[in-house]
Amino acid sequence: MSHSRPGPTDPEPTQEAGRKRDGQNVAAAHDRLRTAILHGELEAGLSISQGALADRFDVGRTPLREALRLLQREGLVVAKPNHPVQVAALSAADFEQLYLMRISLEATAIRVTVPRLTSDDFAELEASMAKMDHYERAGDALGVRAPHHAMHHVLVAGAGPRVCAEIDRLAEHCERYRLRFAVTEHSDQRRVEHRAILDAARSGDPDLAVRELVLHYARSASLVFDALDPHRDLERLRTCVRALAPEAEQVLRAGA
Amino acid sequence: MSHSRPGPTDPEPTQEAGRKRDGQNVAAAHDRLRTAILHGELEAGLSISQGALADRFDVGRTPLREALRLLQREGLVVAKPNHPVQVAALSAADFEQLYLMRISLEATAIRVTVPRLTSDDFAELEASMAKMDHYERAGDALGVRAPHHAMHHVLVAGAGPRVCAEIDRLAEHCERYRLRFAVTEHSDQRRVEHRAILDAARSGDPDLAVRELVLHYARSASLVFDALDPHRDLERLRTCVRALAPEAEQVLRAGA
DNA sequence: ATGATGGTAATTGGATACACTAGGAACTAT
DNA sequence: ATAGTTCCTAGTGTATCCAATTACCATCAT
Repeated sequence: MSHSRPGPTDPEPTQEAGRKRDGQNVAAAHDRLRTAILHGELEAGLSISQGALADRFDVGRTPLREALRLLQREGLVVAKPNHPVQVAALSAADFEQLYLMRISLEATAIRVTVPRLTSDDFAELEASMAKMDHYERAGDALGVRAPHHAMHHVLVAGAGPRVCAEIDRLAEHCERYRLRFAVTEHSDQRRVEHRAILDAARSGDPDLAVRELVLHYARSASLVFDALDPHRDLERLRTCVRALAPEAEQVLRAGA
Repeated sequence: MSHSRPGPTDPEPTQEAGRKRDGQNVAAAHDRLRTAILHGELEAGLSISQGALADRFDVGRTPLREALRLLQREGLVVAKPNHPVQVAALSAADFEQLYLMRISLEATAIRVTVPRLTSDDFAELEASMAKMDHYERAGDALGVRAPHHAMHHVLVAGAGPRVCAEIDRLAEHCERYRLRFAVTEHSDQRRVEHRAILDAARSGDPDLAVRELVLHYARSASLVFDALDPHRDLERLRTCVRALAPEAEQVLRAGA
C-alpha cells in the first residue's frame, strides 16, 4: 500500500496555480464574495450560477458552495434548491430591521462599555478620530471606513467578543445599503456627532453616550431612507429610537 | 481506473435509503447536528471527525461539511484547519453575552410589536399559554417548549422576520445552556411571569411589557448562572437589565 | 533514561465525475 | 395559429478520489 507514495518525487512540481493554500479557499471565497456583494460589484437581485462564480473568483466549486452556504445564512444571497443563487435584494423593510437591531445592540453595548473604558481606549478613540479627519480631508471616503469602524468597535468592545461580532455583521450589511445609495454624509455633521459620542463616553455618562449614539444612527439611517424609499413608514424604527433617545425621534421624522 | 464506476449499472437498484431527497441533505444534517448539540447528545468540548459524524448521522461527507461550516459560523462548533471539529464549549461569559443580546433585541421587538398586536394574535397567545399549561401539568417538559416558543414569537413578530430570525437563533443557544444545566424552573413562577407579560401586552403599555419581559429573562438567566458559575460577576448584564427595567436588577442580584 | 527525529497513519481540504431536477425550445397535432 | 407534449440543456446536489497537512509513535542517539 505504501508503494504509491508520490511524495517528493512529484514529476509535475509546477501544478501551475493549481492547488491554493489549504483551508484558505473557503474563507477567501467567502470574503471576496461578501465584499463583492457589499460593494455592489455583484448587483442586488442578480441570479448567477455556481460555475460562473467559481470561474469569476478563481475558486473550485466545492469551497465556493460552502462559502455560498454561509452567505445564504448571512442573508446576502438567497438560494432555492436546484436553482442558481440570487444576490439578496435590497429593501427598505430589511434596512429598517437592520437598524432596529443595530441600534438596540449598540445602545446596550455602549452602555456596558462606557464605565469600562481605559485611558488606552480613549487614546485609541482619539487616534481613530484623527485618522478619520485625515482621510476625510484627503477626500478618501473609502479610507475613512477603517478608523470609523475601529472607533465604533472600541465603544462596544466591553460587551464582549460575541456581541461585537454580531454588531460587526450588522454594520457590514448596513454598509451595503450605504454604499449602494451613495449617501453623501456631510462630513462636518458626522464629525460633530462622533465628537459628541466620544465626549459623552469620556464624561462617563452612559445615558448620554447612548443618546448621542442613537442620534447619530437615526440621522445616518434617515439619509439612506431618503434615497431608498422616502415614503416609508418608519413607525417601528421610530418606536425603537424614541425609547432610547426621545430627541432622536425628531431626526427620523425629518427623514420621513 | 474507470472500471470501478458504480454509477447507473448499480447491481443493487434498491438504493434503500441510499440517496436522500434532493437538496435536503445539508439542511437535514445541519438540523440534526444542531439539535444534537443543543440537546447535549454531542457533549460540549467533544472532538469528533467528519467521518465519524457522517457515519453517525448517515449523511455523506460533502453535505456534512457544508453543515459543519454553518454550525461553525453559528458558534456551535469550532474548527481549526486540518483538525477534527470540536463541539463548542459552554462558558458563563458566552451565556452572559447571549442574554445581553437577547434581552436587548427582544425588549425592542416587543416594544414595537405590542401596539400592533391583533385580536388574532391574542387568541394565539392564549392558546399557546393553554398548551403550555397542558404540557406542564402532564409533566412533559419537552412539549412545553413548542408553545413557549410560539408565544414568544408572536410577541416579537411585529419587528419583522429578520429580527425574529435573529431572536430565534439566540434563543436556541440559550436553550442549550438551559438543557445542559437541567434548570428546574418553577412552573408556577414561570406561568405567573408569562401571564404578566401577556397582560401587559394586552394593556397596550409597551413599557410595562418590556419590564415584565426583562424581569422574566433576568430570573431565567439567574437560574442558569446559579448552576453554571455562581460567583460570576454579572455587572455587564446587570447594567443592561437596569437600563431596561430597574426592578429586574434585584432578581439578578439575588442570583449572584 | 530521555530527548530528538523520522516515518506512518489518520483526517481534512479540494476537484472531478455523475445522477437528478427544472425550465425552455422545438415539434406535432388539433 | 395555438396548445400540448416531448426532448434537450443548463445547473445543482452528492459521492468518490486524490493531495497535503498534522499528529502520533517507534526508533535511535546522546
